[in-house]
Amino acid sequence: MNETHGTGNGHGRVARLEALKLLLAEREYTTAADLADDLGVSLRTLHRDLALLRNLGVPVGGLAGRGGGVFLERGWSLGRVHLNEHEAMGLLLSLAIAQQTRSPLLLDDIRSVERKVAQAFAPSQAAKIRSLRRRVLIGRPASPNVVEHLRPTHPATTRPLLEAFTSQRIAKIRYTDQTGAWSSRLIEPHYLYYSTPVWYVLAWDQLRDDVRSFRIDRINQIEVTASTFRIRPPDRFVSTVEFDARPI
Amino acid sequence: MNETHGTGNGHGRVARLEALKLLLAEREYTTAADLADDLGVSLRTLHRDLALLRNLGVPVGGLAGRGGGVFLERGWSLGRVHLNEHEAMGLLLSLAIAQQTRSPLLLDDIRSVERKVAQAFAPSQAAKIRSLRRRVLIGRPASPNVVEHLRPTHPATTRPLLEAFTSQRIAKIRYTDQTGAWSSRLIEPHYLYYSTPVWYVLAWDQLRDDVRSFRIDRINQIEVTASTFRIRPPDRFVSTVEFDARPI
DNA sequence: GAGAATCATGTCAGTATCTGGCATGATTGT
DNA sequence: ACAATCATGCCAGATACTGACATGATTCTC
Repeated sequence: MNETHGTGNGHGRVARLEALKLLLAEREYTTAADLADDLGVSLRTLHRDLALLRNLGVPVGGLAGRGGGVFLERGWSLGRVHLNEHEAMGLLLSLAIAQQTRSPLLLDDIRSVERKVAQAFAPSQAAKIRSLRRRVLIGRPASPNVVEHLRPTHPATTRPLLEAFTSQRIAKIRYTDQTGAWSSRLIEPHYLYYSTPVWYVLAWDQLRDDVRSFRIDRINQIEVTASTFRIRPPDRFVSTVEFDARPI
Repeated sequence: MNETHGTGNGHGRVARLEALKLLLAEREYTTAADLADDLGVSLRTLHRDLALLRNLGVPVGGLAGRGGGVFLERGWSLGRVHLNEHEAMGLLLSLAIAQQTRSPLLLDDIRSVERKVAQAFAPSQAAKIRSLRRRVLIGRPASPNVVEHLRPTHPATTRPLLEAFTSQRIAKIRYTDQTGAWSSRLIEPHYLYYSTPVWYVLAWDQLRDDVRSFRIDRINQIEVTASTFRIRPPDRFVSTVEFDARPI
């Protein structure tokens, strides 16, 4: 029903409430209508959510009347900040991308930030994050030519793809190549390669029994199978992209 | 923080999850069966709740086998990462840049990461960070033409400029325009504008008594004065850059 | 190694709960 | 007086939550 609206993770009411807390904390001041819009729910539902938060003890204040709004009573702060796997990856990825722009101002000591952030993860998560990091490569920005012919991607394909990637599952895809011809593939998604703003998946094509790379915006259909795959040696994959690509 | 009512507060999954968090926090160690019993739900539901918490980023650990159990991982929060002002800004900036690439995959929930990270700063610093954030705008990547004529910048100029920007000090600069002619200016650096990989400063030019924008790599010399300035209304500044620029 | 304890995940049908739309009241600034 | 806003009630339909049962995986004990 609602669009994907980057506002917060996943689905379900719980996640939405979490997002709502963050929105309230972030903005000094908003109106209920704004919040409802940001969260992609009706005004009625938003008010219900506010009521629920109050019920849980979050001091949400409201002022009626013109110029009114909703806000957090001051002196309230969120406790610890927790990131899930995807968020953690997104964070590290952002840092890597920013670093790649080699901006002079503000970003020159991103390396140290990166290290600090990476160390902030709990040992148990760290292992998983580390292994995923190695499998995400970033390269140079894509050429204008490539960017121009970029197609929009849909969560309906990206989400399963990510799922297959992170949990090392074999995926069955339908892919359209440059010429417009399409084919069915059975792939092991080993690496993700990012060339702003284009994502590729470097995979082992089981039918062709060889390494193949796919632009994810050209993947039409995807189905994640139940069977998993083992990581193969990286060389073959990495050598298919520009040599200066580096893991995040 | 919360808990206006006891842990066992009535209805709804949200309340139960809150209770579950508390239970996990207060017990060093428990089994899923125990928790399910305490919360009055089936074991299956309890596991679903745990999965949900993990999805939200709460580091719930589990150990299978005899003597195993579930528990909260310690020491995971980003709140323990200590960043200085510049690093903090760099971090937020990185997220903003990444978000601006509008890439799908991994980055689609960058928004929520941004909010969480912004929240991770201590309340005392939060205010300052927030106000700085509003004064950094990011736009589209610069055209190849602009990038080509980019000059290297030196810490000798960027550092004082940042200093003037963050502490709202008036700066005296020598600036070289497109034609190669240079001039002296007395500026109030109100906004920074980033068009990858080029930085601009949007300032009030005191000698011309008007808004002017300066490409940072064209600033030859800079001297930070002792006098500070008051923030002026944003409209004039923001309207000098592309309309879709947004604060980080 | 066999067996038991425990975490983790899949499936399914019934139902509790959530959602959007609409209506109403209350409060406040212009 | 009017418009903006918060706050709540009600209702029908859609959603997702729940428990029961089954299975797999891991780890400890004997």
